[in-house]
Amino acid sequence: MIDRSSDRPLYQQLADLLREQIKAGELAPGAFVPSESSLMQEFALGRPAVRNAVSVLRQEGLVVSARGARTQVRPALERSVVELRPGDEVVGRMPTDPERRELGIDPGEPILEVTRADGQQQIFTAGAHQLRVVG
Amino acid sequence: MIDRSSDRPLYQQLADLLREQIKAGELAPGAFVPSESSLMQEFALGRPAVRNAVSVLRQEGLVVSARGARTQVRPALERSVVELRPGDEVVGRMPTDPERRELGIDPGEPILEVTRADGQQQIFTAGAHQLRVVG
DNA sequence: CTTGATTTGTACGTATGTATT
DNA sequence: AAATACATACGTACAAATCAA
Repeated sequence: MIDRSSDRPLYQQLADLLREQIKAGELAPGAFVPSESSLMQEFALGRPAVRNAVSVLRQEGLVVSARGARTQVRPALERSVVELRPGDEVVGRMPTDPERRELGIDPGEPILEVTRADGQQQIFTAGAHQLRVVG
Repeated sequence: MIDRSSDRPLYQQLADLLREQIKAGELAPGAFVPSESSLMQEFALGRPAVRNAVSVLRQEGLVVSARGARTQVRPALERSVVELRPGDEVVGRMPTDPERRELGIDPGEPILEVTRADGQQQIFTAGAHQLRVVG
């Protein structure tokens, strides 16, 4: 599974394996990702490589981790529809850490900044919202 | 500067300091962030704490790092305007690592998925694009 | 309710590789 | 060619939160 002679870093190889399992549904939304110690043992990797691999998936928004609890595959959440109208503008970016804590945003979750035609600005979490243009 | 008795993790404190310098313009776009070893010495921190701090800023899209070169504050790039029309829909998310490599996207850069009224789908890097709704 | 085991987070150190300057 | 700088990867230790007995 892990090829130590490959050019691809070990943690990326592990991240690739887990990502494929998530995409294939073998690790379903809400399912627990194997613990760090399990992964260390199963793939004969050190803790840095394992943590780095899970970190990659967290940054991709595929899993969520919390201290003391098992890491799990992020459940696909329902997206509220936000209506856009002519003159509205949208940019996307990652929130800063203070913003994340203030707004309660998970790591790996971008935000969408909507500037309305009248100048008002709104911020939406990307994972829970879908923008739709209406006439 | 760094308070070891604080509840806030050391790497977060350092990330906070650097982020403030970036926001204040003391670290201007394109400027070099002090090297890891400088930061280790200046703030009496170990390598993991320093690397973790810079990693936070990279995930926020505020700095870009490359092997062998100094980490620098990400220059604000020009945003091409993408026009949205009635019936179009937009969602935002982080790209997976394979997507990032294929499309040449920097870490900490979200993508915007635009689904046109006719069903066609387009992907834009968030940092370089701005969506505008036209009648 | 408390205890103990498990799990992730934080933080230290070290070594080596690789790309840039 | 040499020095610098970041990336990868190993190990260890302790803290803090969760969960199950």
